[in-house]
Amino acid sequence: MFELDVRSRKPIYEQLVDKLKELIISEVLKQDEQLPSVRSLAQQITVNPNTIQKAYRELENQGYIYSVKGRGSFVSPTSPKQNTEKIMKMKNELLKILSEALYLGISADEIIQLIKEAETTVRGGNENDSLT
Amino acid sequence: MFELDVRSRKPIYEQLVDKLKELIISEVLKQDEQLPSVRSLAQQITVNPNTIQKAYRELENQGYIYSVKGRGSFVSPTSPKQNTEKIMKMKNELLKILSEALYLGISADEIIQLIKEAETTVRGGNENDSLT
Amino acid sequence: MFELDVRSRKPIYEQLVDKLKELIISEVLKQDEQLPSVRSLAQQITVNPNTIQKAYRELENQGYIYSVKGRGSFVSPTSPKQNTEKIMKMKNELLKILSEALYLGISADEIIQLIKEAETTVRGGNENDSLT
Amino acid sequence: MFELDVRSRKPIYEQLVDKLKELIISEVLKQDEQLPSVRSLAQQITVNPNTIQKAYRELENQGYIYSVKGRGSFVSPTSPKQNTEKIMKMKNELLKILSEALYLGISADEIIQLIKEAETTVRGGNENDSLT
DNA sequence: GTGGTCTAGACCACA
DNA sequence: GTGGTCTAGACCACT
Repeated sequence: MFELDVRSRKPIYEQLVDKLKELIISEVLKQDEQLPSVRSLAQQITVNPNTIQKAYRELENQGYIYSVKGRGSFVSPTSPKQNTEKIMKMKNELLKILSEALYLGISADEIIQLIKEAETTVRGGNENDSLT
Repeated sequence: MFELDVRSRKPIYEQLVDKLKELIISEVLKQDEQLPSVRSLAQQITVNPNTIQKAYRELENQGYIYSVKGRGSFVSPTSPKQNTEKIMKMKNELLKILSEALYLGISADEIIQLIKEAETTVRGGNENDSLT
Repeated sequence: MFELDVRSRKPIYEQLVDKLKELIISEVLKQDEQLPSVRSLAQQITVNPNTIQKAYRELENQGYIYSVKGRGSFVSPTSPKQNTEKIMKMKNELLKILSEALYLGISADEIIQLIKEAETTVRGGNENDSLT
Repeated sequence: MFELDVRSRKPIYEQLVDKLKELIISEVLKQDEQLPSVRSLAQQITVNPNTIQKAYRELENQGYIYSVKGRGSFVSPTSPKQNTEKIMKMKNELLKILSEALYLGISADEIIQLIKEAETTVRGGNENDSLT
């Protein structure tokens, strides 16, 4: 479930944060659902509990989860506004990389083609969503 | 001209790399044009010369500039040939980031809009200028 | 183990890169094996840690090792896939240097002899060892 | 005649030394023939006279040419031994790069193929040599 | 403890 | 003047 890349330059706790964010955004982890405990998750993916701790704290700071002393950590009620900040970042990053791509001679049409490819990948995983 | 954020988590030299890349891509810095010397730029933005070197070195590795001992650093000519491998890499990277963007809820239309923005950055400075 | 020539015109960090490359190619350093830490190696061969870093960084750029913050530096797994581009580059480089060699009057037979030598270096440590 | 690559990391004076050595070895410049004067050559290839000076001095040190005050520089009588040192270097370099190539999975046969390619290139330029 | 960034200041090679 | 290497020593982020 949690595939971590220890070789990546991105710190493990950040990878965890990203993974968990994805799960929350995609509502695999639903509102107020309990997250695995620090220790159990640490054991499951063989990672230092401190690292999990750090990831959870980060998620709490960013408002994705909340912790209750003695009970555990839970998914926050989703407030769609939280993502605006992330979307802004992503758009900036996109603009940068799109410029690089165009500079390299990749045409707008080719990029649009890639968007279509990406769409099938992303939508493929939850295509029947609207039917539930 | 070079606004650096020393507080940022992104290292100074990386910020420099990004800034300079932009300038090269947008052709503010033209082919074979000389970049500011390591020392002069260091003084201008009050940063250690080693940091500038590191940025220049990185840009050289990425093929954006070339440096000649005793003469200076210059913008690489864009060689439209040979770049097929680079283009392949870029397409893979694009596919990844486009998926992320779609996943975040950015629509294909929005991305196409961003492509148009990027196009004006890359081509805007030289071609259809006279029509405005 | 690491004999450096501080008087050489070749920079220390480059000598290090070459030495380490050899060790990796000859599989003295095996896949995913941890390299000596920047600081320990620096102390061992009495060279500034920054110089070791530079060497490690270069090796990382060339794909021979990978470094993880807080954990250490490790030998990259040889990924037989994906390397087609690298192989293309190498073939071009080979063609260039082989031409130079022939031009200098080194005969094809002599080069083939060198290939055999190189083969024992690369494969010698593990395979037909038991037959001697 | 003298094609210099200002973008190369190899210093211009070294490129000059190599070029002139080639011309001497291939006897395009014959024994005791006069070399172009520092100034005229500098002008011809638009390079700083100091750089030419340095190249000539280097060639004199290596025994390829000799200079006579007030008259100019001349090609030394060829002593074939001079190249042994260079050939040794080349063989070492070859051994290194051949190991890298094998490590990357390029087979000995493929390299031999490349040798043949290189041979046609090198011999092609002066194939009628033996007939003169 | 690990790698990574940065500074200040020195020295070298090259044009 | 240019780029390039190296040192000594500091601080940060991550495990």
